[in-house]
Amino acid sequence: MTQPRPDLEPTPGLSREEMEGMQRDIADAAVFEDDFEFDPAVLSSPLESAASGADPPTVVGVDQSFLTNDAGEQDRALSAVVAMRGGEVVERAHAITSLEIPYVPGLLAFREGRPILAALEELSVEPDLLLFDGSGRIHFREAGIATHVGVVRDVPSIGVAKSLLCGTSTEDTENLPEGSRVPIEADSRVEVSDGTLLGYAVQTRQYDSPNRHINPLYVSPGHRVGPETAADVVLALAAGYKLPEPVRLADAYATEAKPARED
DNA sequence: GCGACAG
DNA sequence: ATCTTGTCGC
Repeated sequence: MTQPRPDLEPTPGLSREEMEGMQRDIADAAVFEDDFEFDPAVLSSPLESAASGADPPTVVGVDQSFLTNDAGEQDRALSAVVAMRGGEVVERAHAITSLEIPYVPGLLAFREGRPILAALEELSVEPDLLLFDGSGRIHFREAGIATHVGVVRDVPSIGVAKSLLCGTSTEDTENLPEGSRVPIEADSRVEVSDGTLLGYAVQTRQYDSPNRHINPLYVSPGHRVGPETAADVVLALAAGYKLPEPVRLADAYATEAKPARED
């Protein structure tokens, strides 16, 4: 049985070696297969579930925006979380923390993890599933931000990235039909056997036109969710837009919650 | 040395 | 991520 790992919280002030070492511990503690109570099928048809009596899970979308100081430099991160149940927003919260390190591919959790954990603390509802804007297992050390936060809080989580950090797709992902998925496997850049299934390129939306197309999302397990279920959930939560609804709304709230500038 | 690199 | 005009297509 897994449990929260506050000892693995992304702490500021660590050396690169220490951060990478902590990520290997995160990967060891992570569960890349289904391990949750709720019924994922309920996500696609909230109305039917209400009729059948099954209570829909609380899914929380997480996204960040950044604030600049008077000198015009990014000095704070704002994390916004939007909780949904049965297709409805039930609560929103946000938190702002200072930025300690610059953006470095592979170390995103150490830059944005603190405001995310703080925003989740502000939430009064208990999340059954967390959806992040970034990778989960699709990461050099299999410890993307979705995996990191999921393990620290021991909450099932999924990573939803708009571009691929590492790994290779099994086949071409250009102009995939809506609703389809293509496996993303580990390559030499990932610290795991080549060919390991890390996640899926998922096409939540696509144009009909022959001369224009939409790129897929790169979905991977964060914690306690397998790759197939992760893709199923993202497709079920996409409501006419590329991003699954909880993340799309968190994205909008991250901008909306920015304090007005003082002039 | 060169290339690759979530947000 | 963020800064930003126009432009293509439904």
